[in-house]
Amino acid sequence: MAETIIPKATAKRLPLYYRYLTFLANAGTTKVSSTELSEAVKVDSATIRRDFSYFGALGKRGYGYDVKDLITFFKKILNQDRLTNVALVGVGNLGHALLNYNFRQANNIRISAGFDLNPDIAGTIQSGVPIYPMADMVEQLKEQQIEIVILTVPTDAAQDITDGLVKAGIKGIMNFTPLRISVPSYVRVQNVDLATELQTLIYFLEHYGPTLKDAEADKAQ
Amino acid sequence: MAETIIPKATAKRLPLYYRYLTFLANAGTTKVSSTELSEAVKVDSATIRRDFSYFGALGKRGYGYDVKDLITFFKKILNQDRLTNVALVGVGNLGHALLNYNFRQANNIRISAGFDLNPDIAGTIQSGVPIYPMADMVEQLKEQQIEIVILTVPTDAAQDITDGLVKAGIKGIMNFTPLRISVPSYVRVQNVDLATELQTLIYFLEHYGPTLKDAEADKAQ
DNA sequence: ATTGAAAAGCGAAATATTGCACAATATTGC
DNA sequence: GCAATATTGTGCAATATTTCGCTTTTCAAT
Repeated sequence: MAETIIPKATAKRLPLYYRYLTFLANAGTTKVSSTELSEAVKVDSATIRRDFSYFGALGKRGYGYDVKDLITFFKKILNQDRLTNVALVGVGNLGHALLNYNFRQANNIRISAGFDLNPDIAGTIQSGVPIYPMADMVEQLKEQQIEIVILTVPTDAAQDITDGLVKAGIKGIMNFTPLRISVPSYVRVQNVDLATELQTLIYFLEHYGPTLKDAEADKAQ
Repeated sequence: MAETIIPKATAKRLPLYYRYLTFLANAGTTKVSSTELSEAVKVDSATIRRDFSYFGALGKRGYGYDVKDLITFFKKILNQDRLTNVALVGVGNLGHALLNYNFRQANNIRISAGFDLNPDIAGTIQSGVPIYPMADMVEQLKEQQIEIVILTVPTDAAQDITDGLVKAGIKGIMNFTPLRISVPSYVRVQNVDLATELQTLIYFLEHYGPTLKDAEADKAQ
């Protein structure tokens, strides 16, 4: 909040940079240039330099960036230095998959509670995560002070459940339903719409040629 | 290809519009205004009008848009008038969830083949979809003339498998691995990076206030 | 030390996208 | 048929983002 405001487009790339940097560190690499980074994450090198520059001078001219320094810096910025608990609302097919998706290892994020209507699941522990009945959702979220949820419920139920989440004091929702849910201004929604994404891919295939940038990359090979 | 090129940002919203329009049609609604649409899909009404206008004058001033007309039009544009077959490469947790995700109903997209290394799965039928061993991938993709795949394999294997996909003549990849895979220019990649998405949400929560737009929407309530 | 090469940082231009504001036009009710 | 109302389509300004191109700095090798 205190820092100068970072463009959204930049913010979206930060986790990507962070992941690749940790990969480099694990491989024993100590320095990296914007050009190398660019090839790995497929973002123009000038964009990377600009992105980093919003945070001040992190690199050394003529040398590059120190991997460890960058990691230390981004770890803090991205809240990776402390565990973030999130809840999973709706433990169906996709929900189950997300329980097994290792957010924790790479990102210090843990799904610490799940909620589902299904009485066969509610009350059990799935992939190490306790699943509570939907009726207890608001209460449990408040008690566990969870501020972020992953919403993987049937579309029909999405808005009602969202209203409950808002009552429970949730601040952020990762919305896997195709419904664009309504929330008050202080709640942030990140939509992940799988069918739309696939449709968009198909549309691009049919209506756009190869990108110029890629065409150049091609030539270079 | 023939039409004037549509901005990417617009293209990404088309499936969203299409879905809501089919919802309206099912509910028996025959006309819709950009303002109504705007509230449902949370996109500014002027943006919606501009988006539609790229395709020519689809609405009537003082009246709005005819739902059926729009659907007919977008159905064609979005290739929803014919079934699109895609393959699923990597039938793990997430892969299984996607097999059960109903792309078909809403989008006329069918997962018609799956591939996996695991001999327990290869050769079986999962959720109605035949799963082939990885070794047969290139051959099967060619034979079935599949041009689009969903990639849900372990990160380590992603680039190697991608190279195989390219050999098989694939045109589009929906990439669920966190690796930014390298492909030739004529192959389009759509990245869906769940951990990154969640990280971004957390970053926004920590570093940005409520959006102005939302704040206004709030007032209006 | 000196020089050459590498690479960050950044002003500024280019490009992309959004949203305002209003004229143009259709519909509806009288 | 006319007035009142609704709502599109779009010029234009505002905003956001990317990219170029150059200056500055640093490192490494001689």
